[in-house]
Amino acid sequence: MSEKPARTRYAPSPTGSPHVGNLRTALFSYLLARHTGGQFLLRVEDTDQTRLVPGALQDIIASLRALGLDYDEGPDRASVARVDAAKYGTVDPALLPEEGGAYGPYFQSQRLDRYREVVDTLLDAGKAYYAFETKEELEAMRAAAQMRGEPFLYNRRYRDLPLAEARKRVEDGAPHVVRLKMPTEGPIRTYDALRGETVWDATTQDDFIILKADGFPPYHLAAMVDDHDMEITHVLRGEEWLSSSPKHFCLLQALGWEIPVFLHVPYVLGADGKKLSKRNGAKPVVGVIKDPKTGEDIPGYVDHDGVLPEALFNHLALVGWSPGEDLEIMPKEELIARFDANRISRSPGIFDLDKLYATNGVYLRALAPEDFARRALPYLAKAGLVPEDADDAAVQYAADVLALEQERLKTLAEAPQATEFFFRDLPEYVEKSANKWLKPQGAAEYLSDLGAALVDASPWDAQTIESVTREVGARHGRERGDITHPVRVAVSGREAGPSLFDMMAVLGRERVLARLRRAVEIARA
RNA sequence: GGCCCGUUCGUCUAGUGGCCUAGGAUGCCUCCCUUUCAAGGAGGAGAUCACGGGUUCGAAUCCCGUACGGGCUACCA
Repeated sequence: MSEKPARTRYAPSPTGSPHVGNLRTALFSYLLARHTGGQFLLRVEDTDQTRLVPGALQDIIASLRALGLDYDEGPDRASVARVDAAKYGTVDPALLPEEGGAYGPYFQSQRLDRYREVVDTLLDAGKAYYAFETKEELEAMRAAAQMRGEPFLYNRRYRDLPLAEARKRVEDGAPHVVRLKMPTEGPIRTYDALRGETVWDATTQDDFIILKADGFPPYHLAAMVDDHDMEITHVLRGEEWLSSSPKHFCLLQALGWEIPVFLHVPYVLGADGKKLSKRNGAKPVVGVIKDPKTGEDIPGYVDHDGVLPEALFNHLALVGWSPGEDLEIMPKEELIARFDANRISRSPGIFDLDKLYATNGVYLRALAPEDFARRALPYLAKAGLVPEDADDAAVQYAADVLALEQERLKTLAEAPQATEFFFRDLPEYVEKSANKWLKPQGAAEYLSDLGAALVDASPWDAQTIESVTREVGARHGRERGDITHPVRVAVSGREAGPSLFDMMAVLGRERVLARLRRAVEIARA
């Protein structure tokens, strides 16, 4: 790929929330634009007004924001305001730029005049024609062909009808569409940046519709016009568009326009190797959560099991692309610096959650403790462990707790489960653990003595707690694990967790003493 | 059915004719570290490079075919 500034775009239709597959295409486009110092645009392909899903637009914009794929040009407050909120839903204005860019509007539904203009030029030049079959008639023709076991191609009935005559019928109110005159024979050559040239036989191609009966253009026309008008240099899109390439190349040629670089990105599949769906991990990546404390947006929060956006970004970039070296952990800036669209894979990849979580663990551990706490806190709040209106002391306590778990978590979503016992009055004792460490002879006495010794241990820090505990343990003839394990279970209810003495230090004297008392009860029961 | 695209460890991938007895990561297993769990460190198992033919002194890499998977074949994108 040339290193000239590339203008790329992500052009979803607002028919649902984007999933990681869509966003990976957006991410590659973004990376290419940033790598070359070009621009990344967002364009909304809303030419099929019947399939609009309210809220999808908000999800698209929020997802891009969450992942850190900021667009240089795209929907702004004014253009979103013009859109019918009943059909599109509303968009949080905070997510929208004031000024969308010089090539707008970035909603196809707001560019209808331009499409008509282009279609008219094609009509005038004799490169397109009006056709008067209705949808029903076409369906009947298709069904008939299928009955005969023949592939269906439109019969081009109106291709040679004189334009003046056709215009007259149109003026008389005849329902109509406009079709492009495709070559009827010979090879059609298309190019894909990853696959090179593909040669198609013109006889397999249809005179496809470039203007629907409702006056809206279909994708084939709208996308090509917009990509041209918006000076898009590299069209990265899903592999499903590969077989429409002949349409696009012929249209562009009929218009005499420069053909951008087309690059068809392979699919991202679910863990089961099937197309992504809600069942196999294609959760929408909708982001931006409110900080329960300040009420501010925490930008970049990604609702994907508590995966950090920077980790998702990193992981997604490596599904279908690699820098060619044994490098895996690369933050955004490095990804931008190293990205090379030519190295995008041609074969589909599976979105592997295990690997995502591993990457996430690396990012989690690399976070400054305060930052980690800030990002994890909303999860504790959501689980009801920290009140929404927590005071400073409670927030500080939660932060201290989280600091102990930082290197153990793979996702933020695990935080409530991992830290729950810190926030309850008493932990839930895991029966198996209690049986193993609290029930045996001598445990009750040991824990009770330890409680007594801890009453005025001072200062209350990990070091002091450790020496007191070891001393009491030694007095009871215990060593190593026999000293720590009963205490661990007594204090947390379970056998696994953070370093024992740090944990006790954070819990505080009152909680520790109460839990030791409870453990003694259990031991004696 | 027709046309098109794809196929390297379970998974993500490196590999563009000899450096490949195929490298890294993840997951799994073992050991070390250690108060537990993680993390970290050291190892291990795991890919006859979909299959079959060619081309070549030499192929995962080039060519052909087959199989399998996928896409398109809409007045959806």
